[in-house]
Amino acid sequence: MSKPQDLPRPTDAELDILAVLWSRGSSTVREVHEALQTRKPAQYTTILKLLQIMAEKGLVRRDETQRAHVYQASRPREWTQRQLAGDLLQRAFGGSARAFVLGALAAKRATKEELAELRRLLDEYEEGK
Amino acid sequence: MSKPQDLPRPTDAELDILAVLWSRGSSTVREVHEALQTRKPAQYTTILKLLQIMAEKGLVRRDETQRAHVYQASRPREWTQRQLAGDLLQRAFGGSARAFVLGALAAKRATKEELAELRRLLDEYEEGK
DNA sequence: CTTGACGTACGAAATGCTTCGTAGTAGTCT
DNA sequence: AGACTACTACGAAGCATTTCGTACGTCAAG
Repeated sequence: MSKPQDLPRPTDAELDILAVLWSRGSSTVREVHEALQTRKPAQYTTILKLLQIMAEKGLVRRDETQRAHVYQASRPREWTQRQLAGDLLQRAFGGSARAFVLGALAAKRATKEELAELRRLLDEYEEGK
Repeated sequence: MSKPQDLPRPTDAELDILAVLWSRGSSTVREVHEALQTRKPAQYTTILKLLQIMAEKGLVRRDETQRAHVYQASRPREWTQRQLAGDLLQRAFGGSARAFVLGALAAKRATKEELAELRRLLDEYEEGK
């Protein structure tokens, strides 16, 4: 009985690719490769191989009906982000949401607008709960 | 010109060990090993090797004056937490503090008390800024 | 039909992480 | 001293990650 939610945590390189797929939507290897050239140059086949591995792991889905296969993230950005946040929250912060948010704020130096946004977020969250 | 702040991101196994050092303070290999037995059983020499590697990387400091060397985390818990939070914030959330906190809340299902605590946190943060 | 462009598949090297066994050293007890 | 025990050091295996080269297939010009 395996939950379909169970996906391996994406590695660093895989996360870079997911970021492209999230922002571009379904893409060919070439498109992903080009999108990454500025931030993280790599050979075309490197990206290809990574996408193949990610497809095996279930991190992306592949449409093979076209000659150039089309890849898309198998989970929406928010879902994966939640997994990663929850994972780090447990592993590094012992489950303390307080320390977690404090860490984020300290790392980010949030602006006044962002702080306001966060308050609104807390309100909404408390409502919906 | 290398900043002394530059430390590699601890791996999963290393983070487990750091957690022990943070909560126990300076410890021998044996103490770390025993503390981990419940959560993550491993041979004694596995922990020893990890601590040796972590010392090389600068993640821990080693006091060799005793026969049983004594290890301590080279950075306080909060410092490392901030690094990790900032790292994930950049890599997975594109720097958006909003998505980051939302991810944490969604992953955690924070209690009413925690939410109140977080509001207080935002207030304090805005003050001190 | 041959060539070139463009695509996938795959093997494999380099590196990093994790684990553990073995060897050797130093102190302790009888 | 000899046997035991508690350490550290180190090599190496097994696995994952990352990177890339090479082989091979397909399609469209020329």
